[in-house]
Amino acid sequence: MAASTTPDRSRRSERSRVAILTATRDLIGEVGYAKLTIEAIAARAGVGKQTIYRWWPSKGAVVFDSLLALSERPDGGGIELPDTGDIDADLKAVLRATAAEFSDPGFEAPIRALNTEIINDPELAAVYREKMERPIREAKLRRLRGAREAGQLAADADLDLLADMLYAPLTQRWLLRSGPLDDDFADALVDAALRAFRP
Amino acid sequence: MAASTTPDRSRRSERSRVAILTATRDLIGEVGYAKLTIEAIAARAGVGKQTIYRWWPSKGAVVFDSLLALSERPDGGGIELPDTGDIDADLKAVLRATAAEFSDPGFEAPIRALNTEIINDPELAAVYREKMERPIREAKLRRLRGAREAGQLAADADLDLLADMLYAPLTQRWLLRSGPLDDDFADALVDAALRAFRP
Amino acid sequence: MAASTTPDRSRRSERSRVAILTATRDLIGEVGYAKLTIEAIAARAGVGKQTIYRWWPSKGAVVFDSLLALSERPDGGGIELPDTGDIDADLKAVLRATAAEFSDPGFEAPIRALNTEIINDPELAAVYREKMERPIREAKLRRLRGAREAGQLAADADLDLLADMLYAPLTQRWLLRSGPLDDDFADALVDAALRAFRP
Amino acid sequence: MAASTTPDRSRRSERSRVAILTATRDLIGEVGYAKLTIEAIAARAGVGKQTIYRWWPSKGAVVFDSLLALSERPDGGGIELPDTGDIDADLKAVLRATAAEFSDPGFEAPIRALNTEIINDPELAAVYREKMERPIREAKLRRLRGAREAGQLAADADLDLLADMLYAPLTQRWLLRSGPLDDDFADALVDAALRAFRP
DNA sequence: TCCTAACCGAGACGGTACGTCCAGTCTTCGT
DNA sequence: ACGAAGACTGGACGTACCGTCTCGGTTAGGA
Repeated sequence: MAASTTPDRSRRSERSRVAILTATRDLIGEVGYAKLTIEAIAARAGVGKQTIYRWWPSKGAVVFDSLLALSERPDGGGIELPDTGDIDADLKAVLRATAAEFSDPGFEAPIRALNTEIINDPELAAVYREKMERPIREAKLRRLRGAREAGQLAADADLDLLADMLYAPLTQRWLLRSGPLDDDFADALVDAALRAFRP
Repeated sequence: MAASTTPDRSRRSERSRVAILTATRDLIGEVGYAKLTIEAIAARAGVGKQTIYRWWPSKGAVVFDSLLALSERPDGGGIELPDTGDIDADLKAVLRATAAEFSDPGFEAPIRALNTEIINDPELAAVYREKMERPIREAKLRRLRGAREAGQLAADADLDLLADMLYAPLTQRWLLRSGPLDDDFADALVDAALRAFRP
Repeated sequence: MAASTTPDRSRRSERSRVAILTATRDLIGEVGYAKLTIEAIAARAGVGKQTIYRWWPSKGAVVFDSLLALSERPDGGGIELPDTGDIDADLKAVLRATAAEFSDPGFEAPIRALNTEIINDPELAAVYREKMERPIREAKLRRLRGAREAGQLAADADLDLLADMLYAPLTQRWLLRSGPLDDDFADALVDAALRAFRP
Repeated sequence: MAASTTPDRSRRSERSRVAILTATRDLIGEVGYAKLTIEAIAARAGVGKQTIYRWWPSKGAVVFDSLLALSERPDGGGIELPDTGDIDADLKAVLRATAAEFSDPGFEAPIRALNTEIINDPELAAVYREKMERPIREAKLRRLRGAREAGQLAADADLDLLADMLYAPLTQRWLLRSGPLDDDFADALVDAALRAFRP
């Protein structure tokens, strides 16, 4: 998985791997990321500590993998944003949904945990961008590119920048709890961002 | 200060308080936030551990106060953004400076440490917003209000939103290391944001 | 008192002295000697810690004084053993009473505490012998001398040794809990000891 | 050993056990029992504190085991008192030797430490009696029984009581430092005790 | 089919830091 | 000015985890 190095993967016990990842996710929800310990994960998973240290280089890597497993599409299909042809409505729907997800207590703890790891561990951050952020970002860019081609955005619009201006304020507000994540905020954000890049 | 609760402040030793804050700041720079320990702070400050536990509720609170002391203006004066009359040039200068500050290795470690704390501790986050973010944000809003009054921004521009769209992408990119923090990025950001709110 | 050195006794607060001694005795009974702390004594006595440190050199000295106060005769009179003329009966009565006192839970804890101090602190041991043991020992010797003069003991009987042989086995058995402290034991002890020193 | 409880002894490191016991004995000699700390023992033994807490319930238990190790006969043979056929001379020799041992500075500190523990900890006292005192006491009783069978003591002599009357005064005097432990005292003790139990 | 090497659960190990308690000293404040 | 109150430095406490290291037991492949 993701951040793990690989000493003869063939003998690895799938049973243990899954138990560890599940225990990790459960414990983050129960005691929070700050109080998560390798020892507790091992105990909960019914696994020796060494089995964790054998396959993951750090607590952060275990946490990361446990959340990665969550976000992976079992059907192998990619992520796709809705496309009704109306970029304004589509983006508002997506941002409202994202805001709602941030408020879901089942997601909040793990995602904060993940961010804590990523902020302080550049290596993990790279894996995160590659495995978790990129698929989502590419879906966003695909949708925006479609809008640009349909003439709803300026022909020379910097779509990367547009994506940043749409999502960063939302994420920031959630991370620092600096304001409410309601529909009005999502809508205003979309309106302003599209205004900046309209044809 | 700030995050400390207050059991009869009058008897408190100013000497110890300053030594603790200084030691904390030094140690974050030397060993990083993750390896910062209360014991090391106490030893470096020449202080009993109890003196730290007496006045701060958590390691995060100490770290916070130590950084707060850094950001406080000793002259009591407020923070002010440059105002040449040209909002576009002024904002580009400020965002370029902010980007440069993020890249300064002397600032990077402490600010990442601070963010780690804030993400996971709502109480600390509230104090942070009040003591550290608010003065800066108000300075930004003052400058933007000036521009709006000068007719450089739409009369109905939502300045709060504008501020978010200017700064959040910068902060986000730095926090997650998702791209370079160069002048081009700062300039593009200002251009796009102003485009969204021009008269 | 006793083990205390004497910095200008005249100014000393009798009120505090008594409160400290009382608190000490109470606490030994409540939490045991091992868990007795100066801080607890000061708090219970409503006294600053300094007031204790000013007048006593060690915790042992406070404990000692607190118990000394217990054993002192307020009327100033000396201790006297019963004298019915029958040395055998008198000694048996005294040893039975001593054994009973050792079994009294109200006495047991403090006396064990006292012994613990004395065993490890020669200075305290000297004060103990002088202030607490001597009066009792002299009473014993007086009674034995009477018996010797009455011809109930050998004329050349070593009364010090006799006293030791009477009391040491009792004390020892109590201290190490090596056997029951019943009347039979007391009686057998007296019988044997008197046998060794009869005329 | 002795005072230790037993969580799966099989995995226990003999190396650490011995190092801890040795360090304890050394430190009692160097800094005294009162200033003996678990932390110092661990450091001296090159051992984690947890390894001590894992196998011993209290500081007293460690001290106890460390002294028990001292007193154990590696050859597995029992202790035997000298038997020249002359009970008077034999006892005097043994009591003189005991007195000398009490005066040996190398023994004094540990044995006082041991007594301090035993006085205040009934559980430890029981183990002490079983493991350390009983073998010695039985050797004494064997020798006395021999003397009784040889007609040197009364046929109905209470040998337990005799043993107490021989040793308790000696131990008492040493513990409380209430008098010199010289040969004269030993001899007088034997003379008086035997007088009480002669045929 | 058996051998053997890697994996496994378990948990002891040497350590580091925790947060608490108390010792003994020093400082402040109210009476 | 004295003494209660209590903050101070210092250091040990007993606990929690770290990451490493055996220990037997199990399991999967190659001989």
